[in-house]
Amino acid sequence: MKSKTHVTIYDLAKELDVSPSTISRALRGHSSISEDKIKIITKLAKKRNYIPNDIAANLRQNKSNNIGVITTWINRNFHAQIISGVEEEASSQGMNVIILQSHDRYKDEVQNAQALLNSRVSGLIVSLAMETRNYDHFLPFFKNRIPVVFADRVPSELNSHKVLIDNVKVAYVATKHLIDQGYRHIAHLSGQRHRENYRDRILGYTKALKEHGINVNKNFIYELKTKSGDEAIQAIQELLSLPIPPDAVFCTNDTMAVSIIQYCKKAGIHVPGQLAVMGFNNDPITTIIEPNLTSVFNPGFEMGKQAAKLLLDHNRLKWTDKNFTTIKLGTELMIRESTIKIN
Amino acid sequence: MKSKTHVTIYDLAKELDVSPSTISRALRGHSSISEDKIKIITKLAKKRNYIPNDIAANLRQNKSNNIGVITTWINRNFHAQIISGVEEEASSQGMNVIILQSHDRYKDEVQNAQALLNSRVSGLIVSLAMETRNYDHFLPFFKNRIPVVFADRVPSELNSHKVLIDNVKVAYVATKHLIDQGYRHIAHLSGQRHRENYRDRILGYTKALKEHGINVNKNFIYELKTKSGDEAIQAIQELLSLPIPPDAVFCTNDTMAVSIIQYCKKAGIHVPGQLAVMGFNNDPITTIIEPNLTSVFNPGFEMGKQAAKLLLDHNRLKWTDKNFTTIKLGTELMIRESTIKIN
DNA sequence: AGAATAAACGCAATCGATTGCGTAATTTTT
DNA sequence: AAAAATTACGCAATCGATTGCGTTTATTCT
Repeated sequence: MKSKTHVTIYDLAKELDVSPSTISRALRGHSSISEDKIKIITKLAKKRNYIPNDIAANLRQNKSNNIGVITTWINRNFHAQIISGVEEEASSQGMNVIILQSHDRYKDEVQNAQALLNSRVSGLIVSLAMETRNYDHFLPFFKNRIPVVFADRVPSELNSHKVLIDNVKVAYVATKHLIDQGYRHIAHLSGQRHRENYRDRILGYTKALKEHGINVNKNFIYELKTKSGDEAIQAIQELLSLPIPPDAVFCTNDTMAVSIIQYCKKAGIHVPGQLAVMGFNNDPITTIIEPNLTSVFNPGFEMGKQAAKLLLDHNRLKWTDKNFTTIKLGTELMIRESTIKIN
Repeated sequence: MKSKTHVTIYDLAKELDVSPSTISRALRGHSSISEDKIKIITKLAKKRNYIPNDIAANLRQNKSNNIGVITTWINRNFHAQIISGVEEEASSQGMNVIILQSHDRYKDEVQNAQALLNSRVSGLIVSLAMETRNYDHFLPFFKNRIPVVFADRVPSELNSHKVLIDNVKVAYVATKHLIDQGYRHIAHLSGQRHRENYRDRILGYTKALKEHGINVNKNFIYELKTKSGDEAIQAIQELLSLPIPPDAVFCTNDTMAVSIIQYCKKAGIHVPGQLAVMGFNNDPITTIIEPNLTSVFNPGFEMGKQAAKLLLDHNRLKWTDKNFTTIKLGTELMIRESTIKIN
């Protein structure tokens, strides 16, 4: 017995003595095939365990039913939320999601883009790596009319679809909250300034300070590479040993904020008594740490969903290349104990 | 100007007046092509922005360079760890990862399997949905010699590759720890028993009790559907209102354990004084909640990595269908404050 | 009834790369 | 120098589904 390969439409065609075209059309419910034949054909297809070969169909149609996602780290809560949203929207529209991680490295991001290009994804969703400063690896997508949607980590230098939050505004609101609580020496642990997100947050932060007559102390702004807890602890130690230490710190993610609170506990520094701590993203840990962490709700899941929707719309409606959309999603300041001034 | 489609090997062949075969071979560094031509061809390919079409290559070779992953929820830490591991190993071997979520629903899992079958993934990694009791949707993979590796949530009823932990043993160790600390009324919040993981953990739990002369109280075992924090709080409330309430609870994930601790704090129940709480997975939240949560380190990342490795090995080495491997990964009991008996 | 229209398919090219087999040119062997 | 062995390619089929166009048969119209 020869080990047979997969059953194809040709096999079905031969068995029913019709043409492969008819099989193909019948299985897709084409109107030019009689109800009668459709029933017979679908029945046989089931009986023979026919599995449609998407690869062949995709080749013929010059497209694929996968969309690519390049994220930084799948296992970080905020990014997992984005991916989850993308997957949900995509699969509801019959699309599969291919996920690659850049680990915040430029080199990996370029390589990922290459791989997704070769696999002919019908669209790309990207959250930029921290390192990335050059965007040429996305150009082939534009040239080949493959829509690219940037989510959260977007490039200000590139004209494309984008889904993000108003980082300037929300950083302003967050900082203002600290000021309103009476804090005057507010530090900011940010990401590297070339990444728009962090530049904007720094902007919002400085804007709030200036508006309230607080002069901006450059030594109070840290541009961190990994934004890890360890990096944050290192930073806060330096800050607290300054002649005039901060009485509040605005962290650009919750991991850093939580690490700082934990450090403070060990060091006997009272939060928020001696140091108010504000996070970002509103990870689940914000309501677990004590004191509960004030943070900014960052709608990752919705962001992923919207990005996927934008992508799929782009393809369905065959938008022109110049018709780029930017979606700004709402955020919310989640005020909790870690920033409430105690009298 | 006609809008051109992608550049193909035929275009390159025409321009250099050689055959497409030569282009194909040259670009893959085939030994039968002269160094000279290889250089010329790769140079032109770069110049013309040639993008290899993986779809065409895959069709010809009857395979794809993606592996499929069916997980329950991407945005749950443990599962995100698995996926992250899969992605890292896969992409290091030039493979892409297609991810679909079942949301713990049988129906979605079947649908996902179908989609991945059609897209001709070269392998499948699955973490079973809680609901799943029937495994026929995986049969087509076996029939078509597509390797399936189950990770963490494995089916005892099916013979296949598996990567998991020793749930019986680790549940035994965890329960024994509680007993050793002096707790005698130990409840267990588990998942549904038909899922092997949870059945095994219940087994380990009861084994430890019996071995120490503690009789097993069926009312102390909850088989929860979603294993959410809310479900856990509901359960602990019932348990604590029993005539003889538990003095310890072993939760099958950390989310439940943390919710219970938070509930206890509000209700004025001292942990571990009045109720010891043990979690599972060793999520980051274990070291954030106070008291810190005793838990079981569950090597998700490594699990994903091993699963991917197994899959790729299977394909590379062309194993027979009967040559199934089961990998059991080590775990570790992470003892923290939430279970330390106070005298 | 003859013509026009619609319904229900079949033919064959096509998508882009891969590959077994064949061949001409060049080099090595005896 | 003739034979054998390499080297360096080309030819054409192939993977499996899709689709524009053409054809046959059945139905409707006048």
